Amino acid sequence: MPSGPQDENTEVRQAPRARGRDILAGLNPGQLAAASHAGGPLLIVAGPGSGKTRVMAHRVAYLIGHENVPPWRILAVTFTNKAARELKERCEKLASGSAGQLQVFTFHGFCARVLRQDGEFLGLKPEFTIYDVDDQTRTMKRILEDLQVDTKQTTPSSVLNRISDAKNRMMSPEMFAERTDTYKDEVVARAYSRYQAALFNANAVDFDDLLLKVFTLLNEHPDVLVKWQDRYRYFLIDEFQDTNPLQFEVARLLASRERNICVVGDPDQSIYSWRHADPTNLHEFLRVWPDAKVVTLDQSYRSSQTILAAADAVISKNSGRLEKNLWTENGKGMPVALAEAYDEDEEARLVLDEAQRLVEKEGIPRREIAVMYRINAQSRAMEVACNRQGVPYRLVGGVKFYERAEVRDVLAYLRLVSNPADAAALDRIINTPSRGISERTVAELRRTSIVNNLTMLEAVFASQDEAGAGRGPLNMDLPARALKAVGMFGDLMKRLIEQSLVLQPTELIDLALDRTGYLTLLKDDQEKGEERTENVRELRGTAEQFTESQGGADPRENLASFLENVALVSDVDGMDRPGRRRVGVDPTTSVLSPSDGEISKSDPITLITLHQAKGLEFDAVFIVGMEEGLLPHSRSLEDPAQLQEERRICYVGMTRARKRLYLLNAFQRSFRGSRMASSPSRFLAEIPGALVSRRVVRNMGRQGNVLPDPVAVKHAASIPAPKVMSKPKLALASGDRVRHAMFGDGVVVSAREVRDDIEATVAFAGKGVKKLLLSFAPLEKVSVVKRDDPHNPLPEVAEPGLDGP
DNA sequence: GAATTCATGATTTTT
DNA sequence: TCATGAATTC
Repeated sequence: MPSGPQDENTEVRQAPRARGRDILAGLNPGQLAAASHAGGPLLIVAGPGSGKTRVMAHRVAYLIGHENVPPWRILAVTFTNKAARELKERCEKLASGSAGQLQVFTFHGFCARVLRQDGEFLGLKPEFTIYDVDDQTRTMKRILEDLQVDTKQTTPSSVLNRISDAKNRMMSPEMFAERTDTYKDEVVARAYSRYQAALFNANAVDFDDLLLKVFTLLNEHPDVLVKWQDRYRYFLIDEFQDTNPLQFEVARLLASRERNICVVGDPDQSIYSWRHADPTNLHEFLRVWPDAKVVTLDQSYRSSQTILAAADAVISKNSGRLEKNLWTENGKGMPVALAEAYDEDEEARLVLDEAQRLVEKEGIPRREIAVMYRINAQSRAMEVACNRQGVPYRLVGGVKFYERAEVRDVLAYLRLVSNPADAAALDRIINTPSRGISERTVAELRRTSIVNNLTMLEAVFASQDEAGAGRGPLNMDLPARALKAVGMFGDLMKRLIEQSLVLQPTELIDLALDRTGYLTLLKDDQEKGEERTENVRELRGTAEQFTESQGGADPRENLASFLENVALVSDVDGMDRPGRRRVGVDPTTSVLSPSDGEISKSDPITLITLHQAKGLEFDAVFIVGMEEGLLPHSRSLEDPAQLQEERRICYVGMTRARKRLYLLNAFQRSFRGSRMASSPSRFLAEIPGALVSRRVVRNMGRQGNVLPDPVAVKHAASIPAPKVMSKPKLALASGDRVRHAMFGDGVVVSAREVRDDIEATVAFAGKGVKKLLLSFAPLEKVSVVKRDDPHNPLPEVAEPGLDGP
């Protein structure tokens, strides 16, 4: 959710400034040292729950109240809007009166602001648009097609990834082109150059550009750098382990004169390396500012001793760490509960049963209970179980509000009005709702725009000057019918642009919806029409709120800042706001019916990915899917660096818990349609036995539709697992050739007895190595390899497809 | 030019 | 399993 007006517009309350002594009251020695550090570079290494935000807020208050730093001279940078909001609130409480003028931004938000003001040095007009992934992909797809590249082999997103890499290493297209050695890079180099040209023509920047352009601006325009250095004298950077080299450089440039830079981070919580985050930036910080004061906050105020020790046992297996000695005055608490369920459905039931017990017997409110998982797909089993048992939940993530087609469509109209050069927006809506403008017609418009150096919208307007018979000055090759359709679209846009001078964003949305008949189109959609209409209404509501908060400023400025706000705001930001529907990735199974709003608001449990859980805390945390291949994720298994990151992800999850931590794994799991045996995560084995309690539940087996008998579940550990299926008759040994209905032919690598089943590891030709449970996998023995053959051959590939399912 | 069917491939996602 | 995009058909 957009957070409405930011920062400077907030009303300033008048109150006496707190005195230095009061400001620092209640801090522990480390916190005190960090908060009261007067000036110069400062690195704060802050373990989970060590009061990081508290210290930052106190530090700001101290600078204002004790060092007499004017609040508008302090720039605090966070990664998320939510963190920015929280920090701001905390500061305002501590230093009421002046903290309202404190500058708290996200990295991207700050850069957008700089570019709105000074982007013209780089040829950027102030109403520039911020391209998101969808816009980027559209743009890149066109370019690759244009370059005659096969977009199946070289996907737009793979090229964009390489470009993003380059940008985060501060490489321009020219620099990139100089160092290409592979064919792919040659393609990327050419695409990069065209991509930047396309963005420039559209008066647009992507997320990386926001940072890179500011870097370039400050680097190449000394007067601009000085201006911003004059403006800000003190810098704070939150979640420093998540900064990438580009962000680091921007910060370094800004702080290079006054040297008052304070960064806070925890390298053990660096889980965004795939977004170019570079945890070694902490070392880099010390290299750049060797005289930096280093403060380590190692007292945890969050987790119990046991939870802390368990988390530490896991993270300490990582190499090259900056070791911390986390400790707490909290009690020992309960052991970490490990549990193995039969499958993901039973896993979910276990979680919900225990959650219910926590609510009833231990008085923990549901909103203090979170279920965390590595991948979003895991939420499904949890959702189904919640619905079945009537447990209210909120799902964080899923399909994001601003990524929904209908929301983007409406926004695209606004974007095109605000920035008529915005090619991606035009691309999106020129035929939405369909008005008879074909792909071919769009291509012709594009050709014309390139040849005549026009924006797409200008080409649309110009097309109407093409005389009916024969061709006009632009030599456009379009049938009359297409010209007419394009004309209609042009008229619509003309009208919207004209009205944007007097209409506020909300009214503009109304006008656009009215003129395009968009809502009528949505209503025709039987399945999702209602939901989509609701989303559009919600967007309108957001615009209305925003407009009101702007207090009647110039409509076009409001429009631009509304769009910026929307572009830089993610869904997580609205997470803790009541009333926002974020439940229901799957509308057919979710509790989206009218009652849902009520339940969710009352007291839901939280379903969330481990990544998104960073920065949050709960009384009780359940981490589900503690299995090899999930956590650590299978994609990380070969690369030690990635494996270390998986460990950090696990660590982040574990340290979210205050009182109770549950780690669950399932014996088998459905994944992409097929059931597979799963083995417990290696991370589980790393937790000392003294810290855990274990149980294995094999209660429901496959009869998963029935609600569990609570008594049975309670005593499940002591009840022998019921035989759900007959024991496989097939005895397997390594080397046996087998045939599987789906994977085709393969060779048994190993086979072992697992509880009441046999788990076979089979190498399939072309499909890789799979673990299969014999009771589920329809394996057919094809031939038996001689046991005494020392060089047991890998499968001779038999032609697949002899046996359909 | 739009609707339907088919193939494909699928971590995480602060902005 | 299931959502997304291209190919195919109306």
